[in-house]
Amino acid sequence: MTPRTEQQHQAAREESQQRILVSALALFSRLGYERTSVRMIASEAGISQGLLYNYFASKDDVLKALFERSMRDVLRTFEALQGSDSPAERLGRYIRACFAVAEENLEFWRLSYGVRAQPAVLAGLGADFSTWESTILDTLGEPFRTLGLPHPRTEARILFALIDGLSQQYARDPEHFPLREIADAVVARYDSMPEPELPAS
Amino acid sequence: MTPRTEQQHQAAREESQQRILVSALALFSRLGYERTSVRMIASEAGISQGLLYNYFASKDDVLKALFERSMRDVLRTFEALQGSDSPAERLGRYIRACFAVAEENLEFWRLSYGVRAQPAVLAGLGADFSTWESTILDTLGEPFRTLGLPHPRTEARILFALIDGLSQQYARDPEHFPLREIADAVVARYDSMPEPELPAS
Amino acid sequence: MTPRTEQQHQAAREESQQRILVSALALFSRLGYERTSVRMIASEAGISQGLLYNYFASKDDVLKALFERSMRDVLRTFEALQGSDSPAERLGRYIRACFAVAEENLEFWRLSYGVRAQPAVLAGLGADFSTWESTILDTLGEPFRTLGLPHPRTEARILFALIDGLSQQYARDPEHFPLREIADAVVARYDSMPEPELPAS
Amino acid sequence: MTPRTEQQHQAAREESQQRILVSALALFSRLGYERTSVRMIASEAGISQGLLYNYFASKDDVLKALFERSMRDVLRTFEALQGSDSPAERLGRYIRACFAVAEENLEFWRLSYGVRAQPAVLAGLGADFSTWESTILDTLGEPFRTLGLPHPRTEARILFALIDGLSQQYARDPEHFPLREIADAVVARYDSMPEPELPAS
DNA sequence: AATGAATGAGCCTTCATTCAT
DNA sequence: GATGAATGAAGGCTCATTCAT
Repeated sequence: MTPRTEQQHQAAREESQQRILVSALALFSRLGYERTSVRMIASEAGISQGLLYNYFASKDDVLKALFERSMRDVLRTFEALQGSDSPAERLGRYIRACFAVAEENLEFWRLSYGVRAQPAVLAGLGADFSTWESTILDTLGEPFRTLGLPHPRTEARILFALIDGLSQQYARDPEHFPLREIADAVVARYDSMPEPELPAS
Repeated sequence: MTPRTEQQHQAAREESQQRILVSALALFSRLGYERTSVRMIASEAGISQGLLYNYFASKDDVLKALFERSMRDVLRTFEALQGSDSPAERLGRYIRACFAVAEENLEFWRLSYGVRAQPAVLAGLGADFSTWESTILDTLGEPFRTLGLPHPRTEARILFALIDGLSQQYARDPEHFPLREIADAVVARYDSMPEPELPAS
Repeated sequence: MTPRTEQQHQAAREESQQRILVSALALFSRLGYERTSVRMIASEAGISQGLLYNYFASKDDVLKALFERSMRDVLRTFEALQGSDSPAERLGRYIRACFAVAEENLEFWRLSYGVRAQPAVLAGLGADFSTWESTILDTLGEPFRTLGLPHPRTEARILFALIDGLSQQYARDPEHFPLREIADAVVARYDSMPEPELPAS
Repeated sequence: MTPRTEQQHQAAREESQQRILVSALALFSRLGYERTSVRMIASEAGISQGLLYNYFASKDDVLKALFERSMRDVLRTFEALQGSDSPAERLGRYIRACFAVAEENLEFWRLSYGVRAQPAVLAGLGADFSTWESTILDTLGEPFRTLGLPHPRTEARILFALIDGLSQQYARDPEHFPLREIADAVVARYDSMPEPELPAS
């Protein structure tokens, strides 16, 4: 009765949806959300404009889907890193993971830097983004808490800011940014950290 | 039939131009460049839409002017800070200056975060932005070079990223961000820095 | 390999076609022709969008079919009412029939009010609608002609307009419109009509 | 200081706004609200699409303006007709006024027939339309009330329906509809009305 | 210098219709 | 007969920019 099997349909849908997401991410990341038109996305994906709306309710919805997917991926990565080793080791792993994630999701990262600066766009994404950020902040801060540092949240903030700033530099010019070396330097700095004598806020 | 002296004319021009820049900055920073219309800027500045084009060739040109003005201001601030005291003292002064500048130019800072992430927009600003960034990076790195640290450029990069990341956090929620305390913590951290044993990249 | 008999096929066709017409009428009448999408019709009918085009050449064609069906029904109703009794009795029967038809075909009636006002749409229906209206007008006027009233066509026009206007009021708010009483009042008015002394145009 | 006088601006605005309203009315009335595009209106008015939005917030707003203007005009006409003469005379005047108004505002009348049938469009007009209709109904019913007829509201309804139905016939084919004669016939019918023996609902 | 009416390209979105299966 | 993914032409609307005055 179904002239195309459900599987075929599923595959076609999957294919189109992916093409849209990939194209949208590339364009959003390169031109910014606002300067990317739906026409461009469709054209880049090799589909018609109209088809995009079979899969996403709006341009905004595409952005949302992109964020959801990437945020989920990142959280999974961090979850997988948790372990029962020493806090210092965990911290090092987290730091390296941040840089690795930035490297692998370069386009999304770039996009998110652009979006973060626009409260209006952010609001359209739902409340999830800040939740996500908090989760990462908590994860990053956990070793500090476990170590018993006096101001773990501030420590986490500083570390997060450092990684964030470096990732942005990387994102803006990946070719010339020595990501690995910088990562090593950061890890080393926190590694050599004398236990609780850190100057704290 | 010459209703104004040349001086009055000049003053009026200055006045209008300034109003435009102030309004544009406020709006760009709050809504983002793309979501701010020329109509809004003119209305906020209390002038007609058409007049804006007497002073600026385009909306893009307003952005450019804003960047030029702010970048110039920041560079001046840093120039004024140079002195013949110890590198460590200079470093501290620079760090504090960065935070102070972020605090005083909050709106511009916010705007620049949004714009920086968009290569396409950045390109439209002329090559000046990266020059400006390099200059700051150099200034920030000078104490490290003077101190003879093994990798002064990497050190500068890390410090810059740290300050940048923290400034962004501040920019996104100035009310709840303890800017002064964080500044103190950063300065302290670099102050207590044992001379050349820093783990380097 | 012929999974269905020709009869079953035929039945399935009838079934689908009817479902489409029923759904389309309901939606057209509630939302108007233009605000009803083919997708809605198909969804309401429980079929796929594509299938609709197996039965109807276009959305417009659905409207046409609806009109044809309903106009035919109404004409049949009126034909069945003709008889050899007195003109006055026939007139009463016709009047009541008009209201009854409006009541039974409420949805179609509503739709037709919307369409009638749009010459462009009317034209697309073929020339049938005005023919149909003329036929009804003739039927309604026949008792006046038989009675020998001086201006039977004008009389018919007036009666038709009256019924039409009342039907519209009814169609717009069926719950609060006392259709039966109004019908009685109209019939009574024409019943008590002294034979040929009517003030005529 | 104002390079064009306020008067000149006012005149230009007036001119453009009027052109838009005139064109919109003509098109809405001929093609229906939905089938008329903003592009068409602008083109017919000899202006650009964008300009329309300097004067009206939306296509819907144009419709609203059209309705407000016409409804106001009609109410004024009726107000001007009130007088202290006999109820029968007033009734005659009202009836004639209805037809005259329909004749003069033919396009608006056609439009309103189309719109009335679409609750969705009607709703967008605000609650004013039904108020307006009620007002007319009341005005039309007043002579019946003054005369002491048993069911003045039903009488008004019937009269209103009659006029409405006739006006629609006229609106659909003004060339071939003998408006004056029909008006005479209707007035005559109500004139010869024996005081309170009317069959009432 | 200053105004604001006017333009027109482009934006996001909808939808009737087609077509491979 | 039946499906639903895919198309592309509009649709309403916004906005940077121009221009007569």
